[in-house]
Amino acid sequence: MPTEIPDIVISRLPVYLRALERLTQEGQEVTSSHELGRRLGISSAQIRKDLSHFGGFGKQGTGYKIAFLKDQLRQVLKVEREWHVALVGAGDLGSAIARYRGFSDRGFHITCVFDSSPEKIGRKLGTFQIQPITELDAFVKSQNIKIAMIAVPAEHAQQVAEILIKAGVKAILNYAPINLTVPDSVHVQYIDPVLHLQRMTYYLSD
Amino acid sequence: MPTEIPDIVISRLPVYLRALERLTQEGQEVTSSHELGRRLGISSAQIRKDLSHFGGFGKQGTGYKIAFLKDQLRQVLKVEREWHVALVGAGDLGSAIARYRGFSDRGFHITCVFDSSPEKIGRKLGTFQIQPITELDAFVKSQNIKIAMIAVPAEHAQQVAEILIKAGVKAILNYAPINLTVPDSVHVQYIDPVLHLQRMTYYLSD
DNA sequence: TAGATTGTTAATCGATTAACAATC
DNA sequence: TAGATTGTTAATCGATTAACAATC
Repeated sequence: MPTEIPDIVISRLPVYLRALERLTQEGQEVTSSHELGRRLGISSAQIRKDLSHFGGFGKQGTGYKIAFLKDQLRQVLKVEREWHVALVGAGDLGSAIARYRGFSDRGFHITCVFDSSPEKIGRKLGTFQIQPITELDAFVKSQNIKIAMIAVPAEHAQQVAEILIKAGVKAILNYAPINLTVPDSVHVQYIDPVLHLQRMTYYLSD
Repeated sequence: MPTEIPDIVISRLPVYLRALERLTQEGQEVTSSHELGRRLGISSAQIRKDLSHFGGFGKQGTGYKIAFLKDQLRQVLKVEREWHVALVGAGDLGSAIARYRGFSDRGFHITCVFDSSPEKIGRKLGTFQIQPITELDAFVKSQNIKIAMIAVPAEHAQQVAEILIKAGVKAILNYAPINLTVPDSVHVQYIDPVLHLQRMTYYLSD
């Protein structure tokens, strides 16, 4: 890969992958950029262009073999492997995240949970004991964990992020409703459902 | 407002609003496009340009009065009012959503919960009884509900969306990991945390 | 072969940034 | 007044789309 791939291209690949998994479930084995585009509300040209950054995965006249394309995308995204994830925050939100099946079903395993509140330490959350946040650094380093989720109140999120980064975490999924300041070498994604709702109310008539 | 505002501009306004609320909490009363930009990792020019679509909210030399700007953004986004929201799906995910405080704290009140599974009907979820999905149409229409969240398995999400749309819902927050096909008059936003994780693993070194 | 669809180039479109006059 | 920052215009940048030769 000679040139840098635009971030916006990378961000669409998981969407393609998800659609391909769906097509497999529906029993389909081959698809085309047109079909995929129709399903996703994206132009077929864009899909072909995005995929072409990584190689020629299709065949003229017939389209893409779904199983092959899924494999390729998984390798590009590095999700053909299993990942260990640290979770910080064991309140309502953190507990819900820890219980959620969707993560490990798709290769992301929450393998430790941290909280700062003394009454939560030692309690079980799923199959794991809640650990004090003071143990985070040592544990995350020893397990070489690179991905973490933050589910603490907004006012503590930045501080937690800094602890995680010091411990070697390079990717953070932040559920706290606040923007984090991190070095360029660290990636952050945000989940704030209220923000999504606020993006739609603008369009609702009074 | 003479011309159509780009969707991407609208999508940033809630981010600005959230940052402004944070600044208020920190006791600040005035800010500038530079300060806001630094916090959000966005250029100051972009912030000024975005805001200028809706009017001149600032003062040369001094910047923006935070309280005033928040008010204006809330009105633009139509989040100065309270919204009623329908929730479909009372499984693990739906229950977590129903319990989550963050929605009503910020003006979005879940006022009804629907599920199709007979053993869940009638059970309490928070302060509400779970209703059969067959009642959805009548209830949503009678309450004039315009916003809904979908927290059902992927294979039922499209069907649920269609029921919601028939009942008059115009904005859907979809937690099911699948793309929905909807008319142009209906807005959809997606939340799939795994997708966010997959957007970051690409950048992690092996 | 005829029909379909890819991968890619060039053209278009739209968004971001730079720059600065206006002005508090 | 001098310094700061807005709102806006023009320039730049980058992403999307259209089109088509290649080819299955």
